[in-house]
Amino acid sequence: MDLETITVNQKVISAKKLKKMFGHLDLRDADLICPIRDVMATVSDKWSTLIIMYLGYYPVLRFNELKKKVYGISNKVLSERLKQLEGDGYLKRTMYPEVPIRVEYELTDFGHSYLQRLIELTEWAQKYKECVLSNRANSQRK
Amino acid sequence: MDLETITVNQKVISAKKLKKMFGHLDLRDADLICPIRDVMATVSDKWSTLIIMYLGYYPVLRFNELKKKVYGISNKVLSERLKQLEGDGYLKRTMYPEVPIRVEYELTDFGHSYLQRLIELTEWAQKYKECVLSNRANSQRK
DNA sequence: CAGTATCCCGACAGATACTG
DNA sequence: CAGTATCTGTCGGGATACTG
Repeated sequence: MDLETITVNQKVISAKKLKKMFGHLDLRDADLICPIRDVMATVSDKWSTLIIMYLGYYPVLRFNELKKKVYGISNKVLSERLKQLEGDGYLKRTMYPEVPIRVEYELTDFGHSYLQRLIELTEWAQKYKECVLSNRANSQRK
Repeated sequence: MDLETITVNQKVISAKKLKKMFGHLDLRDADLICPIRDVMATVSDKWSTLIIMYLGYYPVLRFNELKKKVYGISNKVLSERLKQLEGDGYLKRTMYPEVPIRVEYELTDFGHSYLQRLIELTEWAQKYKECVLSNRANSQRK
């Protein structure tokens, strides 16, 4: 299994960062952590992730284009996610009052900022997916 | 709003990375993306995230210690998440057949590897949470 | 074209009680 | 102590039909 080497030092660094972020993690309520959870909730959803990635790939997409790209998503969910993502500032919605109406979606700079984090995470996941899937298979055989 | 500057060049780089990761994203089925989704599904869950962070902070925790730290989690869900995380290789479970029985959980090196990504993401989220929350508040007033 | 409005269903979380 | 077992409710997603 081809793991990046994790040194004792790196573990200490992680612990320190956690401490710095949350103070003492001994807290009874997760309210200190929850704002971050709130932020991530919108954006870590499986459909939102795909929407953001497609908009990172194609700079501008219309509603029905997105619906085709994000294969399997329903009208309702696509509409909901787009509203949330727009509301949180990840993307911009532009409406052209033509007939028939045309609406275009694109990432804001903030959306692009998140996209970069998302890509980092996806690169990590892709690097280790075989590792995880074989672990999983082994553990299920027992 | 205090955003990191996103250059046109960075947007192009993101698009290229996406292209490299997934080939042409025009695919009808998301199967190419789904293995990564599978990987992330276990680990991006709200409870799993907290479990991993607590185990990054406290090197070793027992079942009931975790249950206190991860405030609000039920026996059932904690037990399920621990099994999944162990099965995927993020943490190690050690049982001491004493009376009463003692079981200890700790992150594997792989778990620490993921923890680092998680911390990066959390740092990002913390940096921009005011931004997101004010965006959200503004958009809801309309 | 770009969405709403409904209805329906199943997965999954929470609570509680129990056990090796 | 470290978990199962069970039941129950809800919440969110899918499908479909409709509208400005």
